[in-house]
Amino acid sequence: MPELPEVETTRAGLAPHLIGRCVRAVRLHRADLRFPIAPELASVLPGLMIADVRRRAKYLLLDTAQGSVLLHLGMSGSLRVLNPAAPLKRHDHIEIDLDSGLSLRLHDPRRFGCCLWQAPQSVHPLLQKLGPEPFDLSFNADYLYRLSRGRSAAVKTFLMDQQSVVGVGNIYAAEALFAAGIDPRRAAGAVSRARYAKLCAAVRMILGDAISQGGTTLRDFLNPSGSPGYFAQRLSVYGREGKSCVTPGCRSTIAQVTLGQRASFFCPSCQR
DNA sequence: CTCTTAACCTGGACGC
DNA sequence: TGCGTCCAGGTTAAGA
Repeated sequence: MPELPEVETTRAGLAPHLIGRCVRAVRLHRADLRFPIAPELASVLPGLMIADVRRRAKYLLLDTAQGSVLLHLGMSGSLRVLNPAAPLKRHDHIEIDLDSGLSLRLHDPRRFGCCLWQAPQSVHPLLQKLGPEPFDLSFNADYLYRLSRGRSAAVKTFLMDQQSVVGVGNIYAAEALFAAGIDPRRAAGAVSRARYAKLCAAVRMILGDAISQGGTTLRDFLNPSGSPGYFAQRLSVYGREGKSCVTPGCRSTIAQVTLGQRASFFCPSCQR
């Protein structure tokens, strides 16, 4: 489910409720997520103050003086801040009670997400092989151009590889390639430097717009307050197979193919 | 190295 | 109503 805009929306929604608060208690209802929930959640976290809430790629970090809670939402995860008296829902796996009287809950039906622990002054192994953040200066046309030389994989697959750039998933890869006018099936190594410049700008624009809309809610994404995101209304190609292209004057219909096992949408006329 | 594929898991939509 | 099939916003392990 969540790509960078949804994770960033979650981070922004959590921060005012978590920063400066102390953890009173932790309740684990189900430990078998993608990885087992880190034992430190129960053994170390209670009593600690959350000093910051950060995002790296699609991961969230809750920093304390003794280490950080490292969260990934997988395909179906979401975090809510609510009254601990609110009834527990099916697939609510973790509850973290705060000294504000509110509680943080991790809900994840498919359990592709994880909740791990990062020791102080260290970088968790899962974060070590990640590419640049899309809003960093190091993510630019030269970088993508050089990295892609000799690559035969589809440019969409290359863009979704978290070692190329982080945060771009299936929805935003489709939208960014449409905005850049690049055929998602094209080999990454056959895309020019000039077109990678367009792609960089498109990724930033699409992600930025999506963040400002609170992310995309297709089925079940909710921010920590329980509200959906509104970027779904702005999607140009994702999920629009058979419908007409939104480009003024274009008379083509949106096509769908499978790339890297993922449904992929594009306009055969606007994207080359 | 790079690339492709299967697998992890649940729920909702759809066809019969 | 029920049952089978397919699909879904992510990631990794294994094999070619």
